[in-house]
Amino acid sequence: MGRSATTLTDVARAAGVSLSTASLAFSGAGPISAATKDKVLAAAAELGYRGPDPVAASLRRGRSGVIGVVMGSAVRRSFRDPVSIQFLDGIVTTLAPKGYGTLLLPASAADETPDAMLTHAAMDAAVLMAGAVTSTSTIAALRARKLPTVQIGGAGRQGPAVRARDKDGMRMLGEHLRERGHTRVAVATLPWSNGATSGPVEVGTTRRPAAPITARRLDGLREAGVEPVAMWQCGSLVEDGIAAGRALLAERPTALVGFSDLIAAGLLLAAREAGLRVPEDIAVAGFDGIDLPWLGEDTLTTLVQPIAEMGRLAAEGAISLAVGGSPKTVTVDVELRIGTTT
Amino acid sequence: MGRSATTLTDVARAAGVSLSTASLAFSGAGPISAATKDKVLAAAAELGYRGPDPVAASLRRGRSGVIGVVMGSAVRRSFRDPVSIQFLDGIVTTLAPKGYGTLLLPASAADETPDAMLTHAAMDAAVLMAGAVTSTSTIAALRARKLPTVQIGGAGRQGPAVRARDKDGMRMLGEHLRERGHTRVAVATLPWSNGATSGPVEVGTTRRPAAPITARRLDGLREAGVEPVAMWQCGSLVEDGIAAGRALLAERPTALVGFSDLIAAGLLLAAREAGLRVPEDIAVAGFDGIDLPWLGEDTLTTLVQPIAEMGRLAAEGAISLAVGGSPKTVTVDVELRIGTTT
DNA sequence: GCAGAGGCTCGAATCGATTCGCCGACGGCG
DNA sequence: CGCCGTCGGCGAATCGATTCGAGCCTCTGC
Repeated sequence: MGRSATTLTDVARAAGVSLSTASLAFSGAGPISAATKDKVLAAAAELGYRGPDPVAASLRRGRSGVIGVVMGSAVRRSFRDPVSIQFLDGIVTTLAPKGYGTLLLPASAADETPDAMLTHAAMDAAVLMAGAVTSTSTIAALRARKLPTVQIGGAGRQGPAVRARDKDGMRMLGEHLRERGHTRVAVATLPWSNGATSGPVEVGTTRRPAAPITARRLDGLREAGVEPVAMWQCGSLVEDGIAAGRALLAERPTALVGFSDLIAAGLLLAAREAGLRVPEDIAVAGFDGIDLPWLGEDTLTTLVQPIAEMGRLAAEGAISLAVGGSPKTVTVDVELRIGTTT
Repeated sequence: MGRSATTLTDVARAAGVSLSTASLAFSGAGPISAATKDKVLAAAAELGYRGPDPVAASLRRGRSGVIGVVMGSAVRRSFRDPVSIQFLDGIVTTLAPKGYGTLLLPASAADETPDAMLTHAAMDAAVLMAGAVTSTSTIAALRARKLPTVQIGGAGRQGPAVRARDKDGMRMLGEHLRERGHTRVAVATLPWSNGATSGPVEVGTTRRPAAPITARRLDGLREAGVEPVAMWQCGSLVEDGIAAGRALLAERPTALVGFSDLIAAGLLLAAREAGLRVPEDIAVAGFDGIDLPWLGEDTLTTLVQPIAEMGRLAAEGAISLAVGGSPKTVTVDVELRIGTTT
């Protein structure tokens, strides 16, 4: 707060009351007569007092009122991902009215030393966005600080988490596709492991992805009896989806499934590009339920996650942690929204 | 930070050194022998000390190391606007490595009382995103705190700002369109005033928009001798752009200009929907230079703002303010990128 | 008129570190 | 052998508020 010349002590002196009384006038946490309060406030205005120093108050109170939000490892990528952004939105809009601040923290990349902020910023608790969980150095840094955290999209193995029943969702989608008679389903998955590069994934193997999200969603499809005829792993980007689509179409699938809506949108564009009619020639489905107003006439068949709601739940969990509570892991349902693409 | 049983005092005692020496071992800001330092660090590890309390350190240092970022009034809208997000991205990625934290603050809506965070959070300086500037209560709250701020996209009238030469850019675009022989240009502008609703704007009037961004961009077009045959004001959303496009096409323009790329994308979709070939039947141009990988074959003619760079400049300005400097307003060039749509 | 009961105010301790000036000891040099 | 410079460690003040128990003053009720 820099050169703040005037402190509460000055105000108290000017108002002719004690420091403690002046404090009460601002915090309102105690009995104080209206007259005295006005006197203090007037003196404060007179002196141009900025209000109680938040840092000093935090020190005394033992809580900073700040919740950290650790974005995915690749900061730039997180900022391009509408799902992360909507999580963030849900978090901020929940925290702000409750008087909590949101501190944005980039997760350190794979094994770099974590940013100073991660280790040195004042926070009462933190929310870990799915993508960030993979960076071991980030987790280690947080644990070293003994900072309570809630994961969003994570497994909830090491503490409270907010997660969606994505396996169930994918099973529903798989069943939907089978009902529609699709047997040749090609899938553009999320990366199989942290830091994997885009490209084909061998099918017919029973290997499970190392990345939990990818694994769960794939499991869901398989539970529905859908065994992909081709797979391609890629990031949640339209570009990657287009590339995946071009590659996957070589296998002549009758349905394309993207593990995110952005990917699915890319698949759809690739299908259109190939001159295929959707859904007559090929079906396309995604995951997330984000707004894609630019798809034109089509609305994507997708599994809708209550994204903002998950952000809200994570924020509430973090607040609970901040005040010493121990929130439980929350699991939310995803809903199959059938659009015009299947 | 809550139950932190162990403090630096405990560590010092355990290590058999004084408090001041223990502090030096962590901060490194003073002469200390390697042996002593190791001894302290070992004692700290032994006790499970989390490191110096950031809040206490901030209080003593007089700086919190946190920069606030005030997002546009309509939080949800800001989070959907890729430009805001990329500003934020540029800001975060600049601040983090320099050891500054980014505190996300939703601006209060029009005339509501500002969120507690705005007035009570610990910050050394703040960045005001363009959209947030309009909310008077937000500005008032910040001013009352005497918090130094840098505006992004603002006028820079009341302090340092980072701005783009958008008028010049629009002039270049106007000239480009005239060179291509366009005389009937319809424009989908940003809102003319804070809180304006979407809809037609009367042309032929000399009225200037109250919103500075809208005004500057329109001025630019006019300087190039482009007088719109029709105008529609709307938010920076694809949906709004589509609606604007449908309405504007009634005037049979030969070119459509959107004041943001999202709007322009909507215009393009509306044009396609109307069966018009782009650019043969109608030209489309935007503003911002964001990635729109889903436009298919087309690449939008647009004015590229160096968005991340502007975020970086704003962040550096904020840091300068935080340490007591007085950064100047920075103005960056926009570049006309000619795509396939004109 | 007095005792009791509230309602306000005030003192003082405390939150956990940073930092500056001072001092002791040790080593080099005359 | 003694003096001075220097390096490293120590004490104490300080950052700016919050908060609780103690005390005072006034009002009420008998």
